[in-house]
Amino acid sequence: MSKKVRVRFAPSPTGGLHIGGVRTALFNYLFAKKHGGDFILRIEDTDQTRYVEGAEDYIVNALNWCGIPFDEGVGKEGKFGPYRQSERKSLYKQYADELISKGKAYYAFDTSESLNNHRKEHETKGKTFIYNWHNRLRLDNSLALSKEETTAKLDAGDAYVIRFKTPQDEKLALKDLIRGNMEIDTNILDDKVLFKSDGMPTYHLANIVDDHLMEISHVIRGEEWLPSLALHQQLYDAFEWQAPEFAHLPLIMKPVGKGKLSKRDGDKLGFPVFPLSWNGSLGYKEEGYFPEAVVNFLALLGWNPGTEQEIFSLEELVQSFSLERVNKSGARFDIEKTKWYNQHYVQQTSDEQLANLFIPVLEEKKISADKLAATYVTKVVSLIKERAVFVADFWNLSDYFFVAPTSYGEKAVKKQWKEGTPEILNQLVSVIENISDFSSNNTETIVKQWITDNELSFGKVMPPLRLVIVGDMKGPHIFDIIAIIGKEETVARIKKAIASL
RNA sequence: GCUCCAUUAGCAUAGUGGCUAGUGCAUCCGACUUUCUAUCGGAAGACAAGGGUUCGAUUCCCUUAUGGAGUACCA
Repeated sequence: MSKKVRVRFAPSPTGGLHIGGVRTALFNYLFAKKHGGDFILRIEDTDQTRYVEGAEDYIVNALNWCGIPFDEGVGKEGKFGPYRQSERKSLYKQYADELISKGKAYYAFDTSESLNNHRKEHETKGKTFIYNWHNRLRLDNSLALSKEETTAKLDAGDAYVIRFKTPQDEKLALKDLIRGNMEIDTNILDDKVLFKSDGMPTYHLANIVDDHLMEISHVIRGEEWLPSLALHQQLYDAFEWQAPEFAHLPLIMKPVGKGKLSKRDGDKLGFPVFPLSWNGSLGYKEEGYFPEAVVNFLALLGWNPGTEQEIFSLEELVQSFSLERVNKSGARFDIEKTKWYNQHYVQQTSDEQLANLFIPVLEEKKISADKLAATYVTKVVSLIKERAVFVADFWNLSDYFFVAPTSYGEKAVKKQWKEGTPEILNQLVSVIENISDFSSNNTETIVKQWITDNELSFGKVMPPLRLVIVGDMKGPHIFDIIAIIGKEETVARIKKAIASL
């Protein structure tokens, strides 16, 4: 109870962090902050063959972009460092030795080839090869060998691993904060390798040792670790350490089909799986998502507040979060919902801020300087943002505010451009030229008055007007548009259309 | 195969031993804007199956089915 909450996110630097990992980090972060605790980043790079250059920086950058920075970890050394397992290498051997001297672990000299053969053999018989109590005495290890034989092998420099000696006929009571209590029979467990022949610990050993040394209070990780919980619990018991609390998060599933979300799904289905771009796959950032939206949708993937609230700021998430409300079953990823979240955040962002994000896009399009003024862009944004999901949508929704249409929608022309249209628009031009107060409301009143006075139908005037101003049948209220582009430009566009259509 | 976990509409989920099972996304229909991919309003749509326990079960128990994870000197 009195123990300080310390949680860790412990990814392996084998590639870009995908959103499943980001969500695990997020839940750890939320839990830590909710309880005034620390959020630690530890790099689990015990498998040197899978190390990928740049992955570690990527993880740090991704966390920062999401706004969930760690308190302690690589580059932010606290008193529990180093935070990279490869730099802690010298630490682990003594713990493996301790287990051996306690009789909780043993040396094994079996080669991977012989083990693979055993597995294959069992498979052809429809069985599973398990290295444990029922066959360990028939295999090549210090339990089957005499003390002398074992030391001889060790002294000769034979390659060995250290395996955990899983006890026989015991029932393990396991506790998970999300799933409740479980019971496991040790007879079905195998003697997992704790220490590899390359001198590195496996995940299991390093994980337990580090969590203990770093005084981790709660282990919050993905469900793929649930089957390992039995081993981990036994390891804590074997060391006579107090185990942290465990919580296993449900997996994030593919949007369609079976199985958990993988890095490949993004490319295949056309949505980002990475927070930032990685190896040619665009990330949420590059696709134009706001980090707030990403955090928000990720939080609701496998967790819910128990109310109908769906929009949460990070602070609100910290307030509302609890492990008890995390779901037990997998959460299917829904890209439409993530877009919905982003659309929401676009609407919440002020017109000024959005204009600032939009101006660089316009500059790239070589828009003339007078239309790049913040006040002008802000006005445009206020009209069109309603239907935008991303800032990147702004250009398509608003190009006609910046450049006159160079072509007109084919279908729209066919439907709206009738024989009498040029004549009507010519008259409209003279009406417009006489308006002095070119505000949206005033222009609208005058034009509508003119239509009724001349017994013209709205359908013969309004749609063609929209067509010549916008270039297609789209956009916000037409009088709002012409008020912004101005009288001169409005007249010019009408004339241009009459001449060219 | 074995072990563990799960199962409310197309998807994500809320909720309850007993009143019309709530919400969001998607869908369909209407309204508005004499444009729309927007907005507003409305509609349709679910407790996996079978067996118990119970006066009564979507809710508790068992079985089956389906889905998921793990089963490496990977994490």
